[in-house]
Amino acid sequence: MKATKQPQEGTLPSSGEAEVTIPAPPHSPQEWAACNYEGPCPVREVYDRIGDKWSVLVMLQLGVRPLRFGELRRAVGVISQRVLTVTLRGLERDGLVRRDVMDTRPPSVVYQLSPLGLSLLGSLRGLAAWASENSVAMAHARAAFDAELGTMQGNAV
Amino acid sequence: MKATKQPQEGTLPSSGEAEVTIPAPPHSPQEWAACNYEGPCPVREVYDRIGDKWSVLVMLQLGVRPLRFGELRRAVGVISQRVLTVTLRGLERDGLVRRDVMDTRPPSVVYQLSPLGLSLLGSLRGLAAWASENSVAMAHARAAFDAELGTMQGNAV
DNA sequence: CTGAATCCCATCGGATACTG
DNA sequence: CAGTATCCGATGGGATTCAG
Repeated sequence: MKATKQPQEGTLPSSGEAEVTIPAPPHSPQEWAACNYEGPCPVREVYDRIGDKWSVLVMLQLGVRPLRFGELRRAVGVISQRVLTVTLRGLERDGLVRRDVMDTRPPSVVYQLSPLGLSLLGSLRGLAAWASENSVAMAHARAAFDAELGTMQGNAV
Repeated sequence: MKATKQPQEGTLPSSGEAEVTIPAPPHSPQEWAACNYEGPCPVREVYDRIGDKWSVLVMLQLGVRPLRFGELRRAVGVISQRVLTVTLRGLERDGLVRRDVMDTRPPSVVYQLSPLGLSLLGSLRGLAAWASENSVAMAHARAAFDAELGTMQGNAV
């Protein structure tokens, strides 16, 4: 993702008026929510890594089965080979993907999820499932929002 | 371009050992993995929306409790008000966040997750939990990768 | 086939200043 | 306090070309 300077500035407000009780999440309640840059935030860090345009899609594909470079490229949709290479390097660097070079002629390279990558796959599939189920709802909300905004402008202008 | 289904690449896993059996995911196996741009891919669409630098962090914070603009801004870390506004507009547009204007003086605005947003919260927390548990492992892998790459260059150059 | 190297532009997001 | 309006640098990522 983009660069992130980290000037320090904390002071969590914690004003009152809360009312929505949250079902106790795993681990500490606001553990992952504590991203006040009083220290590095793991969520922020991880998200900066896999929050790019392709990483998640690539991992989902590799979650189906190991794939070679070309296969992966076709499977993931429309992606330039440069960007796919960069994405895979990043995932490999972070230990999420394993890269196995087959010394054949011509050379072929097989990518697959590492154990660490596999441990993340569940959450990614959770996201994917939600997306499949709710993309329509989102599109609907968006259309409604834009429509109302359109009428408002139409009236106001 | 058509599917270019995997025409049984005979040269796939000569290394054996790949074979990661996938636990049957919800819905169809590759439903969400079918992003070959033969039609729109919901995962891609959703991800394009919340895959920016702040949306997920904002939603996680709002998942803890409703927050006012300023509170949210401090809670999420270091974010310009412009970007926070844009992010919130996007989330609101997509129906993930609700914006309630309190007609006080000075005006105050409370943001909270909509039902749709709440339905996504679980998956986001899954990601967050994974991040909390594995950010160290990722950092470690990264360090190892860079180290090895360093030695290689040191030798080769 | 895999992938490194360039070029190049759209955009994302940060800083700053100004309204209600 | 919440939000809008500019300005602008950094970056992501696509197209293309070259190489092992």
